[in-house]
Amino acid sequence: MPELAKAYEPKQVEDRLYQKWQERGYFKANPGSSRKPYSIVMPPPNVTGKLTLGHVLNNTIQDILSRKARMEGKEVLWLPGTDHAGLATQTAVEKHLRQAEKKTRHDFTREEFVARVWKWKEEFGGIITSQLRKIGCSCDWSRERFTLDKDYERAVQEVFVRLYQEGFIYRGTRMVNWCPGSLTAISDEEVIPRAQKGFLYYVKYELVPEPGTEPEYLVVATTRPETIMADAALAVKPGGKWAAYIGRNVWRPLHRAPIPVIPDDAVEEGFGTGVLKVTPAHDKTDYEIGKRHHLEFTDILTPDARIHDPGEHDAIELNGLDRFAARKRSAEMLQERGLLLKEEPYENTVGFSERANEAIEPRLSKQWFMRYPNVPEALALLSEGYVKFHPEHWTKVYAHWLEHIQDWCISRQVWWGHRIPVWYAPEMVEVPSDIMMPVTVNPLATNDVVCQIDCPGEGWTQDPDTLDTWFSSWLWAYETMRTGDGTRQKFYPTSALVTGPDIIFLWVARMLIAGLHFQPNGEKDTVEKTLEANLAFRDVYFTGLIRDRQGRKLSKSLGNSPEPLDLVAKYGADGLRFGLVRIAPQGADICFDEKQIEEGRNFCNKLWNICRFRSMQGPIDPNAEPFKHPRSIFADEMLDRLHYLHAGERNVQDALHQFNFSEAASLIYDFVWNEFAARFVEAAKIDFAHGDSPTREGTLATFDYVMSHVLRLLHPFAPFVTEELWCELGFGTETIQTTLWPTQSPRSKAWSPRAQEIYQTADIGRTMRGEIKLPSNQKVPFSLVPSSLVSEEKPFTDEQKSVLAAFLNASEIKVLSAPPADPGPKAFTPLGELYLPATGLVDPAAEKDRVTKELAKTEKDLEQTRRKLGDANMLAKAPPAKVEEWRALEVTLIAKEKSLRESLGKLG
RNA sequence: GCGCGGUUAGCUCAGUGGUAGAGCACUACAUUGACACUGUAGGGGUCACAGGUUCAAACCCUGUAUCGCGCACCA
Repeated sequence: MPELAKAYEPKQVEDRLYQKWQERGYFKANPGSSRKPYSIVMPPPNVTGKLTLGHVLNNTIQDILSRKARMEGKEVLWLPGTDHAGLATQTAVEKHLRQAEKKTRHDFTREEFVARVWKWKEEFGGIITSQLRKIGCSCDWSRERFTLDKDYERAVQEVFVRLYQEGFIYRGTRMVNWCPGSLTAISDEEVIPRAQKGFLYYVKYELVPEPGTEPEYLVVATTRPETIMADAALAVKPGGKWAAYIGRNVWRPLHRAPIPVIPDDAVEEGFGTGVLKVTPAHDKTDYEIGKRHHLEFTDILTPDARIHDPGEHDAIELNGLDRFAARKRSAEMLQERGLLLKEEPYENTVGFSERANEAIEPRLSKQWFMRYPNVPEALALLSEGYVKFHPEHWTKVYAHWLEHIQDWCISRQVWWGHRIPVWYAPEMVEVPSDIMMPVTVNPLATNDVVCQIDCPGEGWTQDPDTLDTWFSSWLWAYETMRTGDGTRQKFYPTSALVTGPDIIFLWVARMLIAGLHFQPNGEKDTVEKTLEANLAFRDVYFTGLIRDRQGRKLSKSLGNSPEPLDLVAKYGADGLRFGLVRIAPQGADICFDEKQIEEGRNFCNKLWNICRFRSMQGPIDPNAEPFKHPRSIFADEMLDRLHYLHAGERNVQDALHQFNFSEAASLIYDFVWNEFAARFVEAAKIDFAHGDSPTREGTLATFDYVMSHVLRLLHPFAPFVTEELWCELGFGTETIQTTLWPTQSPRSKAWSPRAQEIYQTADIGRTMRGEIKLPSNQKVPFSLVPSSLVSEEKPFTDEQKSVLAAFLNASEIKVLSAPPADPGPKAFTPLGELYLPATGLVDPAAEKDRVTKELAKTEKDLEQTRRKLGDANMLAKAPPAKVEEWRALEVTLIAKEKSLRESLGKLG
C-alpha cells in the first residue's frame, strides 16, 4: 500500500477524480432504469454569470441530496442548465459596447444586437458551469439546458399562445413599474422597496373664487411636486373635514388650470393634510381614483423620466429636466409664487429596480399581462401537504402572496429573450417602444392582432417586446425533461428543489402553478393522481442568504464577496463545501467567515491523517467484520458510538431526512474528531503497539468498519477526499459513489460502560495535571484506589490500565487498596480515587488554591441540590426518577466535600 | 401598519421543561511516529428585557425593546 502524503492535498486529487467520474458516466441518468427515480432540477444561474458563494451553498446541498440518493440505489437525475437572464445580460452587453466601441444598442439593428449578445454568451457562457464542476457537482451534463435553446424557446411561446387562447393573457394599458434606467416595465415582484430621505412639500392650491366667497386655499403635502402639472384633481375624504370643498375647483399651482375637488375613500384624513393631489398617470392609487372619477390621464414624463409637458403654460421651463432636478426646481418655482408653505424632511419608501438601481416610476403603459390560472389549487398544494417547504414557515409567505395575487406584467422592452408570439396586421402602425416620448393613451383602441408562433403572412409585424425571463423559467421543472426518451415520465415530478427564499414568488410558486395548469404528465384517472403526477417538486429547501461578518449582503460593488474558486484553491473543494454546510444555520441567513472554510479544510485533513495512520498498521479489510473478532472494550465503545450516530436521539439519518444539513455535518464532524480520533484511535495505539495483543485484530476490524461507514456518510458532503481515501486505501476499487449508504450498525452485546469510565477518568486526571501546571510532556506516576465496584465486580485489567496511562501520560498507574500514606492531589473519578504524588510536583500554595476552588464549586453544587431536595413541593411533584438522580448526586457531593476538606486540612 | 424570523461566551452557532454547550479567537503547556491544517488544559455567559404558567423556564404564554426579511392604496 502506498504511503499517503503527510497532509491532504486537494489539488492532487480533485480534477483527476472529477474527470474519472465524468468519463465513467456516474452522473448520467438512465430513464430506462428500474431503480426508483430521484430528481432535482438546478436553479439555472445566469448563463454569463460567475459562481458566487450562494451558488456554492445551493449546489452543494443539491449535490448532497443527489449523491446520497445514488448511494441509496436510486436512479438520480440532477439536471443542470443556465438562464438567458434577459435584462441582466443585455445590460452587461450594452455596457461592454459602450466602453469598448462607444456605441449603444440603437446603433445596431435588433438582429445585429442580438447576434452580439449570442457572441457574448459564446464567450462567457461556459464559465459558471465549469466552476460548478470544480466544486464537484454531480449533475448530468449531457442534459444541460439553456432557456433560449430552440426547443425550449418554442415551448415558452406555445405556452404563451395557449394562455392567450384560454384568456389568461391579455394586452392592456395600465399602471406598471417602469424602470427609467433600463427603459422597460418590470413585475411587482422585481420592485425592491427602499427607505428614501426626501422632503414633504406643503403646497397651496387656491380655490377658484365663487360669488360670495373669500379667497381661500387648500394645502396639499406631497413628496413629488414635479408631478403637479399632471394633477387632475384634489381628493378629500367624503364627509371629512374638507368635505365642504367638494365640488369646487382649485387652481393647479403649476401649469395653472382649474381642477376639481373630489371625494374619494382612498384619502386618509390622518395622513399629511388630508388633501390628496391626484395625478392619475403617475401613481397607482391616483390611477384608480382617476378611473373612478373619469379624470384626465396626463402623462408628463418621458420613458427616461424627464419632464415633458407640451403646450404653452407657466411651467414650461421644467421641460427636459430629469425628475429629481425638476423636483427641486418646481419647489423653487412654488416658493417664488408664494405657494410653498413649508418643506420638511421626510422618509418614505420608494420602489427601486435592483438591476439599474433606479427609482421605479409608476407609469401608464401598454403591456402584456397574465392572470394566474389555478390559484386555489396552488394554495392547496401547500396547505394539504402535497408540497413541503423547509423551513416550513415560508409556507405562510407563499400563501399570503397567492391570496393577494395581482396580474403579472410579462412583457419587457428588451431585445434579448423570448419574442412575444403576437403579430399585428399590416395596416396597423405600432409605436416603437423605445421612442423617447410619453405614451399616447387611448385605452379604447382595439388592435388587429394574431397570437401564434409563426408569422401569419407578409406585412405582419411581430410585437417588439420579449417576455419576462421568469416567464421562461417557470417551465424549467418539466420542460428541461422533454427529450422523447421517457425522461419526463421517469423523473417528473422532481423530488426536491433547492433555492433561495428571495425567489419564492418569482420562481417557486410560478413553477408549481405551471405544473398544475399545463399538466406535463397528463391527466390521470383521479384528481389526486393528476395532481401528484404534475407537482413541480415535492420538497423545497430554502437556503439562507450569505452575508458578511457585518451582516451585509455579499455583493460585487461592496467588494465583500469572496471568490469561491480562490477558496477552493486555498482550502480545497471539500473544505469549502463542508465548512459552508456545517455552519449554515437552519432557516436563517449565513454569516460568512473564512475561518469556517478553514475548519472544513482542517477536518478533511484530520480524516486524511486518521486513514494515513490506519494504513501504517497494514492493509485494510474492505469487508471487515468486527463482531467476529475478540474486541477490546474500546472497540465496543466505538461500535456503540457508531450505532448512535445512525440511530441516536440526534442522528445523521434523521437530520438529512429533515433537510438539516448542518446538523448532519456537525454530527459527523464531532464523531470523527472527538469520538473516533481523540478516543478510539488513541486507545487503539495500545493494541497496535503490541503485535501479540488478543484484541488487535478486533481493533483493526473495528477501525476499518467504522471508517468505511464514516467515508460513505461523508461522501455526499466531501466527495473528493472520501473517494480518494476509499480507492487508495482499498475499501473499494472503483468508486465510493455507488456503494451503499449506511443507515445502521448494531451494538455490541459485550458493551460495558468501562471504556466511558476510563475516558472520564482520563479527563479528570488530565484536568488535575493542568491545574498543578504539569508540562504536558512530563510523565508522572498516578495512583488509583479503585471503588469497590471496580475492584470486585469488573476488574481493572492491565490493558485498561495501559490505555488510561497513555491518556494521562502517566509513567505508571499504581493500583492501591488504600490511599497512599502521603497523599498528594486527589480527584474523584468513576473508577475510584485518583492520586498524584505528594512530593516533587506540587507547589503547596498552588495546590491549596486548587483544592479551595474545587471545594467552593462542590459546595455550590451541593447547596443547589439540597435546595431541591429540601423543597417538599418539588419532591412531591417531580418525577421520582429525577428525585433519585438528585439524591445520588447529593451522596457523591457529600463524600467529595468531606474528602476535599480533609485534603485542605492536611495542606494547612 | 400587518406578518414571519432572530436576539445564548469576544465571534459564528447548537440547545423545545430538570446543575448552560461546540467550534473559532484568547491564555498556558507540548514538537520522538497519523495530523501544528496538531495535542492537552484554562479563562470567559443575569441565555435582550419585564411579567405570567410550572415543583422546576434559555426552552411554554403575554408584553416590550432591538435587528433582519416579506407584504401594504406609506399622499
